[in-house]
Amino acid sequence: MHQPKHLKKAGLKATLPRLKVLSLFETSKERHLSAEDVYKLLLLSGEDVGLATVYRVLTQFEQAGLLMRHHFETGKSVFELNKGEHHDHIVCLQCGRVEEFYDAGIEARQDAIATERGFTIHDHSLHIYADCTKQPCPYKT
Amino acid sequence: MHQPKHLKKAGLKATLPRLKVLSLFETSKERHLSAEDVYKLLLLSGEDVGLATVYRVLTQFEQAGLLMRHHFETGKSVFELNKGEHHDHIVCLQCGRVEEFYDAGIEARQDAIATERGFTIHDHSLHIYADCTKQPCPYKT
DNA sequence: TTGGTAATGATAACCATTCTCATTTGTGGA
DNA sequence: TCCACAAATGAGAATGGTTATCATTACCAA
Repeated sequence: MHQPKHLKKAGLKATLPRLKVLSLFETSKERHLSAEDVYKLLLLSGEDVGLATVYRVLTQFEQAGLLMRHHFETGKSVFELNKGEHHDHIVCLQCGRVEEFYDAGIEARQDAIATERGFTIHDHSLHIYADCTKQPCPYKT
Repeated sequence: MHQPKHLKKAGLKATLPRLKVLSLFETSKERHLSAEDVYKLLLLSGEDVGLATVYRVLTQFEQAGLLMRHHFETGKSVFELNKGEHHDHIVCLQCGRVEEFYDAGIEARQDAIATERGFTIHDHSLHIYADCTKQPCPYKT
């Protein structure tokens, strides 16, 4: 449990709710969690954290660079631990499962396109929405 | 004014609100409009259309293939006329201006990535968020 | 330990969007 | 052309995710 250092380094007090949220992301099987996911998982494991605090902490972690926020078409923000290495996402429309990928060619083309047009890239998001074909979809709605 | 045919072809009654909304997209200087944009523009031009109707009509037009819906990080859906040809977007973080681009290489890589992983692509969204560098930003917030 | 600032939690407020339902409108058939 | 009826509309309530408010509580440096 060396998390307090991570928080200190990010300029955040090492409070209980923050430690719990960070720990959840580090131990959860599912990398991608919404605010409500985090809230419910904490309640399930007996931790008593307010929903408002969950939202605040997630936003703070995003600003501190500990988490990354994604806007999928599901209508809610999804967060994941920031591994430092950029990647894009492919989202299953049947079960909401998220896979990650990285393609150097796509990255390079984006930089070229922005530069050609006189823009300085801050960020980008590439989401592929698709259906699983090989694997039967586990959570078919 | 041959719009009624477009609506009929799409299986939609040629009602006044629908004609007004379609006409707005065909004449507006700004291709990309949110539901609220549409609502306010109609009010300004003296047309009396309910907000709920605007939302309904936009969704119907999207399903009929007349409009395309985009989810930018602004938190609200944005619509544009469907020109038939796919393209992606680069969004200026200073003024919210949207430019369109298409890159065959990026498209091809996406198809390949999805296929490799056993997915069938439904759709994708690629948004580049950036700052104008050359052109001074006209609407600097 | 303690003071003071920052964080928390319950709840209200917010905003985009959707739903409800009584009223109005478009349209195909008489 | 007129009529009848299903479909569409509009006003406002309801919803869902997220943020703001504010009194209470918890961290932490001295």
